[in-house]
Amino acid sequence: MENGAENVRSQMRKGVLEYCILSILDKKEAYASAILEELKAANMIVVEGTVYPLLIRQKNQGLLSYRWEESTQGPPRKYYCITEKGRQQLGEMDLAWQEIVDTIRTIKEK
Amino acid sequence: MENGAENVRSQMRKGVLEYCILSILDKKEAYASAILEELKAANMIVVEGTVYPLLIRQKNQGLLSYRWEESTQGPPRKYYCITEKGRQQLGEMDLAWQEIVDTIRTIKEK
DNA sequence: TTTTAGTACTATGTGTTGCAAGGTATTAAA
DNA sequence: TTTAATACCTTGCAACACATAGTACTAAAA
Repeated sequence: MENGAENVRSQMRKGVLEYCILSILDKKEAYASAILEELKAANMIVVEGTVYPLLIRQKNQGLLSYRWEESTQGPPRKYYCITEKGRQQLGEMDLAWQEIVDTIRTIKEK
Repeated sequence: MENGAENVRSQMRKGVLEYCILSILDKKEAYASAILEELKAANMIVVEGTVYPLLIRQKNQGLLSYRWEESTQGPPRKYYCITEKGRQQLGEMDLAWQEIVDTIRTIKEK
């Protein structure tokens, strides 16, 4: 049971993380560790235990597909790729995100 | 198990709603129904069953206080008011929100 | 060969949040 | 007395992020 600045961020991430991942995969296919890297580079701190289940969820919803690819170092990699359905979902998320940003601005500027 | 554009919005609201309410009460004290009205006016659709527990939670965390006030029409109203601790929390949320907005922009613009 | 380290993916249980649905209490008008 | 309007509250549920732990494959060191 506790707060702190980190919990605030954790709660705000909900729903947004899924949006981030679809956006990343909309640019190019990638495997989980690379996605994690890009999220960290963009200052969105998350951990493996969060990203992997999310990818599986999105794949089960038909938003993503994947293919295996051998790696010279370590086990094979699961390259994820956005589907047509995923692109539609991403379009809705773009709208929803813009709405929320506008909402906050409206409330703040009064 | 469900999708739809509304679910997308519902998920993105998580954590943000708390931020909205603190922001509203930072401007002036208000009772729950009035807060609901302002949220709807700002295009943030929520329902009573979401707002009331949230106000109680924030009050229990010491972010809000309240006082009762008689109404000429209908039952008495519970006017909520932000506390000093609530203002500190709001400050952290301002930062967290700005960070997330920047993160999305970073991912999107690449 | 066996062990160690590094990389990649998976599974389980917990706490927080938003929501649907329904309920209680007060006041004024029909 | 009944109805409608206003205001507040409760319960049970699903989705999400996270901590923690575990599996599997590869290559280099012992």
